[in-house]
Amino acid sequence: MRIKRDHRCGELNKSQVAKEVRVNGWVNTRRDLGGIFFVDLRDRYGLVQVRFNNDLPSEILDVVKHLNNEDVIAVSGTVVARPEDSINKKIPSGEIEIEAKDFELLNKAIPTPFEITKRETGSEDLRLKYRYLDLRTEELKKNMFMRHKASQAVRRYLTEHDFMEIETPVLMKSTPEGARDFLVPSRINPHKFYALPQSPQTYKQLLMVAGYDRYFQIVKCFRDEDLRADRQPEFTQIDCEMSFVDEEEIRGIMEDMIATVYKESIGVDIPTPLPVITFHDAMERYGSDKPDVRFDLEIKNVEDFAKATDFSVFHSCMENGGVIRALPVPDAATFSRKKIDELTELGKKYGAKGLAFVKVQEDGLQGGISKFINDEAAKLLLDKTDAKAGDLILFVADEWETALTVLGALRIFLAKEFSLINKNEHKAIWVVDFPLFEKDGETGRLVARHHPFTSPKLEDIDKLESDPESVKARAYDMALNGYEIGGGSIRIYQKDLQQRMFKALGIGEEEAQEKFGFLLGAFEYGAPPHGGIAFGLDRLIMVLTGEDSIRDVIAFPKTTTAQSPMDGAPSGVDQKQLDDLHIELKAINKEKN
RNA sequence: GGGGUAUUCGUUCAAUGGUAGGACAGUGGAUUGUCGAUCCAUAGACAGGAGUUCGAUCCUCCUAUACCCCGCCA
Repeated sequence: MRIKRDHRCGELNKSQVAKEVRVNGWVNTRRDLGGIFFVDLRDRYGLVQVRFNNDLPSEILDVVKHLNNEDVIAVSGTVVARPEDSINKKIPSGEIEIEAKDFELLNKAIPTPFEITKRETGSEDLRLKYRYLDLRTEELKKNMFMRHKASQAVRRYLTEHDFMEIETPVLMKSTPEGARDFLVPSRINPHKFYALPQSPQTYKQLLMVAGYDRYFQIVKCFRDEDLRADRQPEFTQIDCEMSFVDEEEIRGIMEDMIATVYKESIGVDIPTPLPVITFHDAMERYGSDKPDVRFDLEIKNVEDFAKATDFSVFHSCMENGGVIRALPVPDAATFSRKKIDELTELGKKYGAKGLAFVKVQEDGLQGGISKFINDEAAKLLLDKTDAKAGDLILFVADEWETALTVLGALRIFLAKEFSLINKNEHKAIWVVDFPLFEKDGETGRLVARHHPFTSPKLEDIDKLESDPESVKARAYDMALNGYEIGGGSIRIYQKDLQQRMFKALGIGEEEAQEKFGFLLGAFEYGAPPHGGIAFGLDRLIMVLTGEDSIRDVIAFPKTTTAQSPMDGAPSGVDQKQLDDLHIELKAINKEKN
């Protein structure tokens, strides 16, 4: 290239008027007025208008006249102030333009499959196939830059607080607890596999044993599970671990880190300390273990009312150990039957058997289950829910977690429906006192709600064998705008307690030794009390930038079918590669019906 | 594993049981202050398969792909 840039397009302004500059970039748009030709030239830093006059040599004009969007060009010329009435206030360089003196076409571009300058064109599928073009857009450039700034803020904050960044292996031992592992066959060790880490959990604990008392890593993790708008098979965590700490200290440091990230990337203040809510209260009030606390719309316990009604569904539910909860919805008594059916359908997706409702009118309760409600019950209901005329009250009768989850989902849905969420508001909250265990839906076995290294609350340790389901964990999650963006715990650091934990999970001594012997062994050599946390960086950036999809903050994401339309991953491999790995492929059993 | 939605020029949106239309992008031309320039001209599409029908882009079924959700995500 003959004309090498000495300035960046987006950084030119009035102070450079009369200066000779050379710029390189992409043709964003062009406007041919016959005797005068404009190009909006784009680079990473922004746009600048270049003016080509028709007194330029014809060999230059001939090429300029046929420029296309996304051609890569080099221009040398003079920065000139624009005429007063031609100032473009939409771009930072709008007060000036470059009067071209010399020009070089660096590379032609064929017509793009969608228009870079128009976000509304092109399906996401298509944009993913041409991700390198999508990344040229203002929106993705902004997101990538936010991500960079947030990562830098994290590194700087943690470094200032004496955390050491240490890399842990990506090829590790498979320990199939919870999420499915991605497996990597070993060529040198036939029939053996590595797993990609779901998290560097065991390594960071071993680093604590090694005495590196404050560790962090911004690290890729992998989980072979189904995808979602906020879930990718490979994702980045801000992984931290500390020794000689308790929950309060970890939460204090980490909430300040998140506040710092917010301040440095989008300039928003997150007041700390963050509110803390127990898992039980979060469920009871918001129907979620990651509550969005930017709006009220709280769930109420209405069992006294339910007992006073003649509604048999309520009575039989409670007799079978179920609960009755209500969600009063202000000003929703005007909802049509169709609308309420829609809410019922939503509830059913979350496991509700049905959705009961009443409408509060000036002259009493109407519609839905109102005919089962006597005056006494009605009073109990209105007292409990603070409902007033014009409100709608929704009821779910079910098992505790189901009833609340359903109402929590309805709460979110209705908040969006009534535009109760201010997109510019950001609210974070700690959720604590999680149960240590939960029942696996399929097998009925106890599994760790967080992970098997989480310490039980000290006062609950005695119940580990006798009443495990009542044991609470020394765990904490951070919820931000209704997303779980981080979670951690104080870990078990004593061998015997860890062994009791494995036993409670139904992991036999031999199996525990085989899978986690290295960790148990390490605990015998002076393991300090320790705990930590991991934040989902992608999700954090998604919430920070206000995007609805995690794909919009990842440079090269996968589709929900875990594929990359751009490079075609995953793909088949040569027989030779399989032979090296001692792998034989089984036929795919495509069952029908 | 299950449910939902979608699939029409390169892109985006429309219409239609009988000849598929506009906008942007493309191509050619006009145009000296535009800035998502404008004007004129031009080329360009019914995801695949089966069925119903005299005739299907439209109706039915299947397949594929994408997205959203449930399950799953220690």
